[in-house]
Amino acid sequence: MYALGMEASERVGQLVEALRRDGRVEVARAAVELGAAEMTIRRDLDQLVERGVARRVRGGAVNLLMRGEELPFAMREVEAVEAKRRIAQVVAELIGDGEAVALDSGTTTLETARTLVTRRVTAMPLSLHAATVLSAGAGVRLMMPGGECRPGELAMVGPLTLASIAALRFDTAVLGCCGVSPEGHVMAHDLGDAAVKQALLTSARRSVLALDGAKFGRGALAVVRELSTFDVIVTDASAPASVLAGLRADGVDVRVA
Amino acid sequence: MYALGMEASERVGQLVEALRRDGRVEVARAAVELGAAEMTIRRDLDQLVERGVARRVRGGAVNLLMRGEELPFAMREVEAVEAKRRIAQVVAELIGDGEAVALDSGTTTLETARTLVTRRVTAMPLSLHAATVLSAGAGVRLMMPGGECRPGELAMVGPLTLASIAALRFDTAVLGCCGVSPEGHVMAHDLGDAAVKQALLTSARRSVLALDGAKFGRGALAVVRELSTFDVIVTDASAPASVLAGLRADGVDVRVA
DNA sequence: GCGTACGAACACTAAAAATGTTCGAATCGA
DNA sequence: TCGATTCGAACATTTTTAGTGTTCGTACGC
Repeated sequence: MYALGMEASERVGQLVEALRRDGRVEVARAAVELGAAEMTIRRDLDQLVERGVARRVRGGAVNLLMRGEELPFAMREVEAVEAKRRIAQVVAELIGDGEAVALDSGTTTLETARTLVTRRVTAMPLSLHAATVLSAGAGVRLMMPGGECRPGELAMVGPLTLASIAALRFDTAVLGCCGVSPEGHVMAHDLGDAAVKQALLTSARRSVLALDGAKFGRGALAVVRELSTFDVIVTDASAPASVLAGLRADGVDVRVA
Repeated sequence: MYALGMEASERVGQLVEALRRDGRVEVARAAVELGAAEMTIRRDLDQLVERGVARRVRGGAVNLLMRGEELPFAMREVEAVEAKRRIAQVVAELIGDGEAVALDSGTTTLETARTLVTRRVTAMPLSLHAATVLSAGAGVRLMMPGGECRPGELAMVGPLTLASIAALRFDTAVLGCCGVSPEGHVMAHDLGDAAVKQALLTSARRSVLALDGAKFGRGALAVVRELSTFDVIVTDASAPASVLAGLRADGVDVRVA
């Protein structure tokens, strides 16, 4: 009598949601509500602890993330996969054969890497995740920027990264971002990340921003650049129409995947 | 009636051996001799084609590698795994906690990365394979050199790589090599690779060379440096004793794993 | 044109991952 | 200290996945 339990990642997602909503979850309660054994819930919570999302307490776990703080990469990677894939598809279609592309770190751009891997391009990914994906591509000429590799996200940052980017010129830079401020600024997690994004924009002939609709109005620490200065913006149908209309009026090529 | 077929990698290895010996293999014959279905042999050959080792012809496949040419990375990766693991273990024991280590590309050094991943070190791998392994280490501070990423080996080469290395100083550089000439020169596949190895040696306080015994007397194109100038050399019991004795006389710390 | 090799599609097996269960030890609160 | 509860190791079970074998229609080379 094994119930058709929901998939593992979905269950973990529910636990994260409950953590953010209530600040804590109880093992016994969660086991009943999610239709899983208590042992399974404990193992799920172990994962969250390992990823720094929660701290274990007797009977359950409590939230560790600050309000508004971003989820670790491994958790974001399984969220809204379908939307990201559609966006990535549109972005990939913007890239011509043989182009030199710089690929920012993040989950949407990682999905773009998965699309580009079958293509013939020169690619420089800003994260090890994307690099691993692209390294399997027979037609991909792979370049890596130097620098420090941040845990989890596996994004390259630091002076070496900036120097590597400055030494090259790309046809297209595909950026992701963690949010767009209400004032229309593209935002990054921190200054190091913002510096890398700015360097990418400086070294690329054309700039493409890939972001799902949920990013609009979500603030963050560091300003990268004004949204309206991008050449192309690819998003999905959940993006606020008024913002998109404004961008189009500014001459931005806005595409809804 | 499923025979306890030999392991897949072993079967592919036999096919490669036959290819190098006879220049070609036949599907029907190989299926009988290796005790596998023809379809399985075909699938194996597909792999070899994908890796550039063979070309498919009707009824079988023919060799594509030149005499003496090195096997692709994915093939070497499964050869002499035990010896490599032992060597890697000894190399890892040479590394102190918190040290900054540069890790050359290659299969032996990749095994070293697998050993180091549980340690607390700063590591800069010269190949994406090792980078992927090390990125899983909670205690590993990971740096990447910039540069072009060669297919297969996924080794970083080029001016950006040299510049990245030159910007840093390591406590230890762990090098691999593709052969040691009869005159006692450590050799590399090509000039680009040799340049990277030389840069590593320049930027490191201590140099460690990891090589299995089969490398001795095997020539290659590009000279890296004299064998006797390394601080530590880690090899296995199949290395020629006379060479090792000579190195010890020169003051090299020779370890046999 | 004939026989052979090919490869897609499906069946089967084995190995691995995920989940559930049991039970003794550890922890908490009274 | 005692009782109740939670924990997690060890094992059982299930599901998934990767690998292999088989069949059969198609295409290819001689």
